[in-house]
Amino acid sequence: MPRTLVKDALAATAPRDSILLQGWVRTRRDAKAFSFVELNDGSSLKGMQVIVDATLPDYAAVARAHTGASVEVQGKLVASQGAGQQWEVVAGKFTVIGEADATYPLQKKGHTMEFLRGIAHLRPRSNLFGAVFRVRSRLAYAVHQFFQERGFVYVHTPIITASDCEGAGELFRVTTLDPAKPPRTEQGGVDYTQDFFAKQAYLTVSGQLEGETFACALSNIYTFGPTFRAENSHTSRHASEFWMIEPEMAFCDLSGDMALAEEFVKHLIRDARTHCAADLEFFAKFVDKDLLTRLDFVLERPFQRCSYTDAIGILTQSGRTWEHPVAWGDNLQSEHERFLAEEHFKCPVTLFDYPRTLKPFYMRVNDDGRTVRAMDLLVPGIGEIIGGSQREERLEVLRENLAQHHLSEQDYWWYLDLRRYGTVPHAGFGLGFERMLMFVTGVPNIRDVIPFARTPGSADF
RNA sequence: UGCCUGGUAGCUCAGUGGCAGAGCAGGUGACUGUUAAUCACUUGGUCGCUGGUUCGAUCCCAGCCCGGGCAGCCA
Repeated sequence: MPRTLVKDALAATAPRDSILLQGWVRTRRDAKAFSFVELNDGSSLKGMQVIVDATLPDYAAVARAHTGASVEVQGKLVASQGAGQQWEVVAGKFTVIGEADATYPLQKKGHTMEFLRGIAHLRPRSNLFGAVFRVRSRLAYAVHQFFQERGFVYVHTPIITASDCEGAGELFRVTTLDPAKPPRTEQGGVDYTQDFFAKQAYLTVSGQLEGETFACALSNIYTFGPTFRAENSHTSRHASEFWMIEPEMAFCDLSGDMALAEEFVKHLIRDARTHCAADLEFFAKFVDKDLLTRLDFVLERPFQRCSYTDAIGILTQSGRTWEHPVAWGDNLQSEHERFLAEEHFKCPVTLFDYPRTLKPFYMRVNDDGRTVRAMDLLVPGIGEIIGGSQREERLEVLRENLAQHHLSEQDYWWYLDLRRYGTVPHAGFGLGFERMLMFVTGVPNIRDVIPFARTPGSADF
């Protein structure tokens, strides 16, 4: 008999004389003449109630079916006599596949997120994490769906990169040299010409530059893959390894970029609302009471757009006293971004046209000469979820920018070639997949929306 | 990296310079349908580690280890 997933059994429209379910025991309630076993196989938040009658030859096995045990049930799917569920399974055969004794750490109630992080190998069996990772899977699918439906080409940009100059953040080194006694140059430094790639190599912090080369050939592309930052960040929204989505569009300016970002974020929210309804309701009940109203509010309203310069004006005229002073030319601090998204606009807001000095060399310089076509999408509760820009497509301006950032043209010869041969205006952005998941689920810590979090000092499992 | 905070039973936590506590989980029994079932009884402890003060330290002090939060950096 083929296995039926709990999700499908729960969606049945008629009773069935025989059904096979396999999964893990969530809880058991014993009465005198029978036991209720709640079986969950991860296919849905809700489990299937199984009734095992004490007269069954297999009934002795029920005593070994503690929370966490894996079991197999053959029986009948019938309308439930009880109130809490439409269907239940009356067992004809009940087998314990693998026992779980009293040391099984997951219980029916009262675990902290910190404790569950310590058992990352078991936490997907909990209601909350089962829901998080079903949503994660669904949204990954929705990412591809969104771009594929719009004719974007999925590009696999490299994970190992030899250019230490991608601009963003600290890099993890990739080497096969013996750290105890690396080969030395005559000057005494490490001789990386003898390393695996014959030069210094790192894990990527962004696929953008490589993505641009493909956009300047296939027009609209996107990447979706792991990204690595060696920053010593201890916050609820930073991880050393995370997944990023980076679309890049040829013949596109910043306003087209901002429009795509908004459409994309809304698509992901709408998809989760439609396809993960039960899981989102669970988050709304146990994680964030306002989750569904906030998601719906975001879907219904256009995102606000505000230039950096106007944002500075709003902040200085807010009457607030800021811990960090507000001044044109300085980075906006967390408290400023939070004020804009959570109190002033009270909805996602895209800030654009940042001071040139704050941003990387590849962003397109505006006619005023002092701002660049950059944009950040801020959402309430999380802050920056997207960062993007229109790229500098003019060769001479780009070379000037490289010089200003003290970067060598030799290192970027292929990037400059894009501007030498058939250059086009183009733009793109990066969306932090885990930050999007935090927003959609209401889960407040990035470590709880990634299966096995890597953060400074922690790479277990 | 800076500041703040925590570590007591398998889990969630209370507690005190003088015999270590509760709820849940586990065990035993009761219950004709439960829904985090309920009721009775019950097992379970290196109070993070090391050192110090003290007649006596889980409690006070110092160092260390581990976790968490905020800030910076960013997605």
